[in-house]
Amino acid sequence: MSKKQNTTLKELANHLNLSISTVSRALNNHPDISASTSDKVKRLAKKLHYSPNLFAKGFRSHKTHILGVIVPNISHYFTTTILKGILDESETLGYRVIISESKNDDQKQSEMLQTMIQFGVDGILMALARKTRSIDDILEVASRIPLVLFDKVSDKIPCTQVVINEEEAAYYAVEHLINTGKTRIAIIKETEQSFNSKKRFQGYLRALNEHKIPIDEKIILSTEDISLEKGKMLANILLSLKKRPDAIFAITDSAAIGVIKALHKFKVNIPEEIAVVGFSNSIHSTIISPKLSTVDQPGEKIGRTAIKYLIEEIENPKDDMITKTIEIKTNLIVRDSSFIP
Amino acid sequence: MSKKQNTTLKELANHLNLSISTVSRALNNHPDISASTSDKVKRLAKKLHYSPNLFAKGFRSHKTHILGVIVPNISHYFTTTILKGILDESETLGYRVIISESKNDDQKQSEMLQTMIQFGVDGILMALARKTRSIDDILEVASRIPLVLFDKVSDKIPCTQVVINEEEAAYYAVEHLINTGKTRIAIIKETEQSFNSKKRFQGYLRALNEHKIPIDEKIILSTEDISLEKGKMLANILLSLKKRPDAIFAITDSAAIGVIKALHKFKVNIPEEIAVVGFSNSIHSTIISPKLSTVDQPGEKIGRTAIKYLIEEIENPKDDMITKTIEIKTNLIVRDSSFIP
DNA sequence: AAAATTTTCGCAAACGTTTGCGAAAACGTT
DNA sequence: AACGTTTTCGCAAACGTTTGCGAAAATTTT
Repeated sequence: MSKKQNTTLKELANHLNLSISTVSRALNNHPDISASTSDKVKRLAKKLHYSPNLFAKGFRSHKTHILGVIVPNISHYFTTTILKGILDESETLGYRVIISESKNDDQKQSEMLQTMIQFGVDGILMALARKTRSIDDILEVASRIPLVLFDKVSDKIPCTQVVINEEEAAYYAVEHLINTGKTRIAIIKETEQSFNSKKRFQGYLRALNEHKIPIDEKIILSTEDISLEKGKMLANILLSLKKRPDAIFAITDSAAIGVIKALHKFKVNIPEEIAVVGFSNSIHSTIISPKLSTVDQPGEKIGRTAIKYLIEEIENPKDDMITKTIEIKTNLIVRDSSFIP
Repeated sequence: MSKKQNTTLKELANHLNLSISTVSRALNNHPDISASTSDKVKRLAKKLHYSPNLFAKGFRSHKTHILGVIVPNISHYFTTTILKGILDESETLGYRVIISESKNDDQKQSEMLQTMIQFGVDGILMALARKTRSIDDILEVASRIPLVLFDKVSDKIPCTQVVINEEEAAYYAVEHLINTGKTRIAIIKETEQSFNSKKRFQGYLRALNEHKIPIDEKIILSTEDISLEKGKMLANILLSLKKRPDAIFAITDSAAIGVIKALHKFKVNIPEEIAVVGFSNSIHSTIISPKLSTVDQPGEKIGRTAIKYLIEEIENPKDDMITKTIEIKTNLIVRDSSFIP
């Protein structure tokens, strides 16, 4: 029961009394080969279950048809929806994907880039680790093979970047709250100036400005390492204010859920007294009650378009590295936590 | 800004006036090479950032150091924890991982196995698609390269299989309910006789038997395609019974959450009137209130051990394919949905 | 029917690495 | 100093594929 050997071009050639090169060309539809021999070859190939040794192929052509993907945390639901898109699209386009998890570790991320290069991937798709210091390594990689960033991006890296329209999404979320009659809208964001947090905050500010609602620093709260627990904490702070907000926009679903849990504890009516809106449309958002209003990020689409741009770059290499930003549209999903009939 | 070429053995050899073979042996610590030249080579290699072309290596040695992983759905939290373990462990052991999603599609699964073989993976790790008809394809693969199954397994396939102690876990879950004084314990399971569902049901039966609790078919409910919605539906059925159960054991967290939602709607006190226990310790289990008691499956550990067994088989190939089942211990996590102080 | 052209195919090199075998260099033994 | 050992290294083949170039075969043209 030892492993069977795969059929090779040589075997096919021997069976048909042809040369290896002829067989190869026949299978690749080279015009030099007559239809009759081409047919014969293909028939035998099928019969013998010939499948080309992709390693030999990649070895020779310097193309492996393998892509590298690096994400900070594979367990985030949003990440998995992106991965779904990536896997599906790359498969139909004839590529395979190697996935790694940086765990938001700058150092690890660099190592992974290195070993991916070693493995000869044709291109790399990446969401940056939270604190990425060594842009140098990444630039080095980008100078060798095509690189596309998604979700967690940086304008310091000249390459194509696929993101959602963060600012606009936040704008619509806040505007929605305003439309339901809320006028004192708090925000919970990250202190650390991540791309995402910054953009969403901008959207928040613009919505308030455009609707002539004064901005109150007291209800603009920040935390590093945003999470459910932090959401709870900050909600408690908001509840202890003399002038409580009548709505809370949390930059993250988990924080929003923390907020809801805190409000529950203090018997605050949602959404009548305080409405809540999150961001991400995580799976939790329909588990919690009231169901959470949130911004849906079409993960699969993000993954798909990111892969498309990457493969486009691989197959039509351009010499100039240029920053190109593609924005994917989001959808505000209004549920019970902010809906007043 | 065109791509830089990688350093090769040949370049090193030229720089040092040595032959390629000597350089190769020096880097691989071959005893034939003197310490002095070995040193020189290694120093230059480091200086020139030499890294072996893994494709050439794999091409020659028929070892790619790439493993294939197939899962039904990459978005399930439990799956991602397994993947975490797989990625981490394989990385430290010097392997890379290609992941594919079968979407519980029998057909797709076969195709994926095929292309993975084509890509020359050294071994395959797989959780079976829900309905897997064509065992033949899988056996074919198993005859070519090492195969290890995890989570969704089948005793029809002779290979090593890594699972949790399903039966025992269910037993302890039900016993826990009995210990809190419950005597009329319903179960929600799958009609389709999946390995997991079957085992968990066996544990349920054994717990009741060993505690001399009569078994009542009326509160043994099944559904195919178990889900949150189905959990709700079946809970409604249980509530309409003349003699309601005083506890519900759902074979799946999502179903358990459905149950809780249904109980909420009918203002049933949890756990006083009806206790609920789930299975999986999904992320939802602490979001729902009351927090769900459930069986924690150590996903990372499952992934780690599965990878270890696979690599062991790759590096020490045995000719006989034999079914070996490794059971990973689970933990019952008691939370508010079943805890009566 | 010979020449010119086109079609069809084979030879051989190349991709980067490992490895069996043989040869040169260094060493030790008489 | 001549020989036998051991140490150290290079030659060349091999892995499976693609491809430029040249040659043979088939076809068309004169």
